[in-house]
Amino acid sequence: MASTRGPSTTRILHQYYRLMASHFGPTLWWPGDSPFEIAVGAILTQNTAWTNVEQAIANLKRKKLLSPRSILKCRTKELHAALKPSGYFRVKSDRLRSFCAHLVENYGGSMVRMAKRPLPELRVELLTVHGIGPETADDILLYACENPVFVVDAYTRRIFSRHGLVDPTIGYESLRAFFETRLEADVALFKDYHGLIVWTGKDFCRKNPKCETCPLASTLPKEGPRLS
DNA sequence: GACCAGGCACATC
DNA sequence: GATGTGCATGGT
Repeated sequence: MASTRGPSTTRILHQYYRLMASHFGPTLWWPGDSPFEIAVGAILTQNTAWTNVEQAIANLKRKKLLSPRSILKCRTKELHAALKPSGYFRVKSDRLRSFCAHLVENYGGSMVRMAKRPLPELRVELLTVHGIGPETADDILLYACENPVFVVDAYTRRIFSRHGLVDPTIGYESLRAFFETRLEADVALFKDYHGLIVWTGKDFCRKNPKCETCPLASTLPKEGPRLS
């Protein structure tokens, strides 16, 4: 199925945003006290529930490990122990260190300095870091570096394909372009829109998969995809 | 006790 | 290029 195009889809995307926003209110997404903490959360939440990530970040804070240099300096065993609640602790320990090494080597450990790089270059650069894929890069670009990038995740694909707006097999970049070409490039809008998708996904796709009480229920096609 | 979660890298075909 | 697999914990 081809994606729908034109102003009508733009209106639909704004309608979805209004429906979710009026249900949940402002999300103030992403949780985190600093750009670096946001980047750490983005890596730790890969294929993992946020509740588990919170525990790992609390461990890092308690052990005073929530800085690029302290993560690079500390013993592997200690980092593993801190990351354990978030799962995949061996993998994530390596990925976190790769990101920290990149940050220290190229920006003196400063997220602010990194955020000053132009968006297209920074995105390509982040994707070269081991353990940073498209979604993690875009989380960092939008929430930690304040760039107008639309973050796509499993919930985005699930919700918008279920509603017949995109093909369920659509690739990451195509789905990102679907939103970015139809919405104004507004950092606050993109932040809140993604947050609302996550909240909708958690509260309804998972807990109430029949969609009856979902804020988007009124727009759900009754018999499969209907928009072409 | 099975199943799932806001991915990613790597191997194989 | 597409598909399959390993990685690990905590909540439901």
